[in-house]
Amino acid sequence: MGYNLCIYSDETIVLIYHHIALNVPLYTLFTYAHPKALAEGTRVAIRFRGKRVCGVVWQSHIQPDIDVAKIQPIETVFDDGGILSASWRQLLTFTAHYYHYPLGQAVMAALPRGLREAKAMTLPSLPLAYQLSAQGQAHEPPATRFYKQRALWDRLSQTAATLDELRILHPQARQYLQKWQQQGWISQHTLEPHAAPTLARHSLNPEQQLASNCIQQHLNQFTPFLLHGITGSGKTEVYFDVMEKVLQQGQQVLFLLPEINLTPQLLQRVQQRFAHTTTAVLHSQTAAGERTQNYLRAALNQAALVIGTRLAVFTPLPRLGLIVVDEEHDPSFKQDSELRYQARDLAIWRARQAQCPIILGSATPSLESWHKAQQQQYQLLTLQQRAHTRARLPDIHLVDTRRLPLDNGFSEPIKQQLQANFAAGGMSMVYLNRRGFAPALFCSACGHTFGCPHCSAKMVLHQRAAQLRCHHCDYRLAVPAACPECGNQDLSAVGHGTQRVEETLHQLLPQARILRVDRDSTSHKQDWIQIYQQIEAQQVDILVGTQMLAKGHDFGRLNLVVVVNADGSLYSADFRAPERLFAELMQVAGRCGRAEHQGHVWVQTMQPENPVFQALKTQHYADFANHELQQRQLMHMPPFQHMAAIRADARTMAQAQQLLRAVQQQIDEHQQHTDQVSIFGPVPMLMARLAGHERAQIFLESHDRRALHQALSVWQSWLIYMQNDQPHTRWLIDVDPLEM
DNA sequence: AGCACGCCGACT
DNA sequence: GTCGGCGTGCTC
Repeated sequence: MGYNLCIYSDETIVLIYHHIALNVPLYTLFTYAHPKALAEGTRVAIRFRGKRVCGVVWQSHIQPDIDVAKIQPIETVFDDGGILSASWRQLLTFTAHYYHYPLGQAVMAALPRGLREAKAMTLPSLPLAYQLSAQGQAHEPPATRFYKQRALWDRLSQTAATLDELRILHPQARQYLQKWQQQGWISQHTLEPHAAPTLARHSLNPEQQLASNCIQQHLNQFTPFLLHGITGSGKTEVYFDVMEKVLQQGQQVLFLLPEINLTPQLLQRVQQRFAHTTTAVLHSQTAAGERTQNYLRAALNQAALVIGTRLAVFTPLPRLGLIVVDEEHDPSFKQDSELRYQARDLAIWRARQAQCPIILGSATPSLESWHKAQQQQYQLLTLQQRAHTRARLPDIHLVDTRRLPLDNGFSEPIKQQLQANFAAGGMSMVYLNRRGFAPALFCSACGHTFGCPHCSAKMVLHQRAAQLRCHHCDYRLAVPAACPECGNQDLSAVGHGTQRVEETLHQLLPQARILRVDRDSTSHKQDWIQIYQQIEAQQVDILVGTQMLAKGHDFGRLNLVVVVNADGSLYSADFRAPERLFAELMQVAGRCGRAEHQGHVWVQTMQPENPVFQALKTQHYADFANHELQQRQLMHMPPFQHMAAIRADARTMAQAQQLLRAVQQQIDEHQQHTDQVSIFGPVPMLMARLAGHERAQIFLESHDRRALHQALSVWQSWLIYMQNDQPHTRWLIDVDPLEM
């Protein structure tokens, strides 16, 4: 089109050049031309390498720094109503810089699929609310024997309701609405996005009220709060109370939580409490189309409340007034591939940008957050009472398995506890963090064990499927009949997985109804609904399971928790292992004694004297955290030092380490190294081999974030440069890594 | 990342 | 003679 204009007009068209962010793994933006200046944040379609792709205008009126002849025109301009606002773009610019990731790829990672494609978006319309008209009010309701229709009618006669709400009452709500609308019995209007929440208000106890008041004094200013509340202390009620105020002000709330599919209960509670607030749910399981719609509704201020997992932190929120990060210590807030961001940290950044309060809530805060609270950078709020006034903390018993013989993984006192609780009609949970039957298979003659050919990990025995499986790369192998080393046919299963424990329990308590919950038994959301139904209907005596059981669930009458083998990770070289173990055990312990039943927790360990277990016994988080922080300080570890990992993977460990060494050598030769940054490595990763790749890493550590980032930039440019010499070695930068 | 170009080995 | 292996280089 620009071309034609040039021919028919004497005036030369002045082309405006734009920097466009594209989904390309390059640390650069691309220049495209357009006759008019385009607003920054506009989505466009351009031709890249002959293909039509989507890009986002990052800057207009730029001075091209390449041959102008190479610059192509922008093909299509999409009008999305300016949803990718200046503040959203600042967030992404920051994210890409901080995590040393290509801006274009960061931008695309932050967009839902529908906005990543080179096509126009249909903007969502405001949801409609329906109500009985005056004419309808005067009319006879449907006969009571059509009870579902009647329920619809009654609902419509009370207040306005959305189609979604009505569908719960009657699956064919739409049909009846149409019918009644034709009769003139129904009126409709667009729903205001911030209708006041009215449902299910709880009264807060004094402690909760104090916390809520304290936060409410800081609305409309950047104030980070660490809400430290023991399990069952009702942190959620504090969030809700503040959220309600913020929503009433006409502002938006961002509510982040880990692994949403695992906590349907919380989601349900939010939706019940804020039934009249337009809500958008965003997580990786949301269908692509719905996710795009929800994203847009948030961006257009049609949704007042956004609930989601880490990816929701990138949702554009023009009227952001509060951020809540529930279970802020949870490692799932850190994305561990591609753009390796920590959603909790980005949430803090966003709160500062939006000048609004942020609440980080947890029973076992991350040491990073706890440290900041100690340093007065975050305001600490504490909930020490359980919300159910009669509920008490469970008592914790440690069983020293160095002295007691184990029968199929269970010591005598534990067996007695389980039997007694079953006899008394209680519900028990047996927790262990290993799925499958046994974590290893072992030849009793020569000692051969079966490792995964692609990973540095043992294959896990899955008895029922008669397979050995690698839990890291999912490689599967039929259980061999004999040892490949010596031909011996006597292969024995070592250790205990959930399946084996389930079997043992069946033998121990043949009458008990046992339900196993792990990734193998519970792959879909539907499964959880069934699990809850079974528990509610009192059809379960013993739950057996992994991590999945630990998070956020409320299994009412559960009063005995058994942790079979808690030590596993204590031998790990990962300096965060104790922190994680403590959080995990506190969380599991918190599952019981939530209602009026006294809970009992029994933990089998070979190191009862370990500080993790000693702190668990008193359930005093602060003691543990302060002790652990001292250790971290002594060892110059986060949060006292900032850390980044640079990883390389190749076919051999030597190649992987070679790239890192080569870069380090260049940096030394060019005297680009500073004393402010210390370097460790290269060393193999703890999981050195994964899915056929050998992985090495080098750590950069510094007291000074800026120095660390400068060093990372230097490393990054050398890595790009040195990559040419080793095309089969890939590298990545992980800022604030969790994986070792 | 993808995708083209390009230079050497085994094939109808 | 060609088909195709993947090493190298570039993307506005």
